[in-house]
Amino acid sequence: MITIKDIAREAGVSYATVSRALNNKKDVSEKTRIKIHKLASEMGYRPNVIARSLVMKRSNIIGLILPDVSNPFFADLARSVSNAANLAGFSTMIINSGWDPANEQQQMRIMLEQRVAGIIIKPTGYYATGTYERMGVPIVAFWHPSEDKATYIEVDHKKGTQLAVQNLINRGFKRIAFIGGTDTSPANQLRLLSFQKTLQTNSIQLHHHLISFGGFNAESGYERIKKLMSGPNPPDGIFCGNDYIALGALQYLREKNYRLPNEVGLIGYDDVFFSHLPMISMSSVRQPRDIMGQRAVDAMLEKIDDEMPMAEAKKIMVEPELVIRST
Amino acid sequence: MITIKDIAREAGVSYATVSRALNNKKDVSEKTRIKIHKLASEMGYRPNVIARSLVMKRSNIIGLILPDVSNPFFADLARSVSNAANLAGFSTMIINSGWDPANEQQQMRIMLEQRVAGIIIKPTGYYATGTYERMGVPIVAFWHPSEDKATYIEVDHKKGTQLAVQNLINRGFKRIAFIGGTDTSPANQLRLLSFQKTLQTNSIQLHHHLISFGGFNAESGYERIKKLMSGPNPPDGIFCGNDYIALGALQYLREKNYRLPNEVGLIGYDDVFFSHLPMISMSSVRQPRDIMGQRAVDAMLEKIDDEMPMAEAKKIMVEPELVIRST
DNA sequence: CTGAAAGCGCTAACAA
DNA sequence: TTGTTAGCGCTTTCAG
Repeated sequence: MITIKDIAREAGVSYATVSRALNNKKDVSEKTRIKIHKLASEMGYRPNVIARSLVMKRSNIIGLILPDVSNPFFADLARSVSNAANLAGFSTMIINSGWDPANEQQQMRIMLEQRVAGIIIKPTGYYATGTYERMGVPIVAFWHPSEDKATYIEVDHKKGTQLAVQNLINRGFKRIAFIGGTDTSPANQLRLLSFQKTLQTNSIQLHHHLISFGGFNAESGYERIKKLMSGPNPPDGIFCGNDYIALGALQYLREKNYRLPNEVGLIGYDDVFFSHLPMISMSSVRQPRDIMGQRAVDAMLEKIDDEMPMAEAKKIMVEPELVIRST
Repeated sequence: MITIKDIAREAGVSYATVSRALNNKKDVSEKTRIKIHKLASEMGYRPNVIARSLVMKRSNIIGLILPDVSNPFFADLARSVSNAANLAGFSTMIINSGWDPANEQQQMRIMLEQRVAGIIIKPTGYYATGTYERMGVPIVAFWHPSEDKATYIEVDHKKGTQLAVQNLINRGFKRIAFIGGTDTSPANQLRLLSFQKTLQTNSIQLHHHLISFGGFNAESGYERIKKLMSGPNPPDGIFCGNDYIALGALQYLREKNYRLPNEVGLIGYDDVFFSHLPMISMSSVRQPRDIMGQRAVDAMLEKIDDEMPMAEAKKIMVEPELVIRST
């Protein structure tokens, strides 16, 4: 591997000059700058970013911690963060927490050892106030897990829910169900609130038996919709906590030959990959992963350049979008 | 940030001793070893892997270059590689090439600058012989793009195709179609060969009009199956180049109310995420991403430990598996 | 078993 | 504008 010293020797200058020339500092003559650059590329020089990082006390790697990159939602997020970071001259180190808070902490420690420039994280658990600050690196998180000082990227779930429920109401549905996710999920609670409010605003009666919580998966959606549809006073409009739940519901409705989207209205949440497959073609509230990733990187870059990156906690709101498809 | 020098001062030993103790070298007394470890954790010491990497002339990061991590197939691969690497004490740097060979080269250069311990790559283009060797780091690739000296993880597509086609034959189908992917894809060519051979072995007639190439996507599958089914002498068994093609075919067959799996037999390839969704439930030849990722990391670790990592090119064969589902 | 010291490749004062 | 020099935090000879 060839180093700046090799170039210096070849060019007959000191290696500090080479460093300056290569980094396009102002205090080098245009002549030597050109010469060094030419020489460097001729000799096939590749800077050693490790050495640079050691001096700078920071690498140009942004750490990204996600519960599971193979999950379609996070896969999209990973791509978007990774591409945005690359564009800004940063690399990304992606680690799966496996939905395990303990493992997540461990992974953060590993990233700290790598002296990452910052950490972008989708937290799996709640953190005690001050956890992020103690890390000593800029942190940007998706969703709001605590009162801790960090910058958060949030999706306006109130708005998203309102869009979906209003759409169901506009289409003429009267008995609208809320097939939610886990009851401990803050996002889920937010959506329920907005659900209730939207019904109220439209003077639509709220039926308590049509509200349920459960797993964020297809099986749970299937079972819950089955129970509702075969019970008394079944719903005609259905709002689900995510697309997996909606998928399970859709499966049941198709098995029983309900006619969608007219007889029954169904809307999922997230708009993940499979929702727009031709065979599924499901309406959903889209969480725009591309924008979320971009915003997270932007916020991170700002913090990195900042003198006091830990000082301020910002909340960045991203707007969801209702996507109506044939089902 | 606290360093080994801080610990050394606190412990009243030289910092070389601290380094030895922390790395559990044999030439430290058990007593000081314990003491240093205790002190280190008390003081909240986190090693600076950058400094270590600079001395070692290599980081503990394994680079992973994939066309697109948001593609379900590669998302699975990314997770499996990343987890396997973590278990071995390595971190992963994942970069998308975006299916662009030029960008891919650029990304490799960036990884070289990071002095990654090795690069695991799904190549997008063909490389001139020697490209990999010239990189100067261990390389493990998925699929075989050239005659270059590198270790390759390959899936036995001959076997996979044979499993699928034999299954269609055993189920009694006689006019079997090959709805392949791009005709330039080596894997696709391999599958066609095996397709022909399996028919021959079973004395099943090969119909040339039932063989086609095209895009690896649902639209292409839909169009091609439509043409075949509405033309003369339509197929009854269908083998597709990947699951997207099969999904398009499935959509057409369902629209036209063909009864699967008895009237028409359909088998896809890859067994990606959506194939086992309840609403799709499609048979497919599974490329085991978990095993592939694990094998890639194993091979990489072996090379990293090796003295002459570039010396030998190994081919590691992974067995695909036929997964039969309700469609 | 431990300490002293060199050096990994680079950046950034400080001098010249 | 350029050269000299001091580190960044760590591993690893080489002495002791």
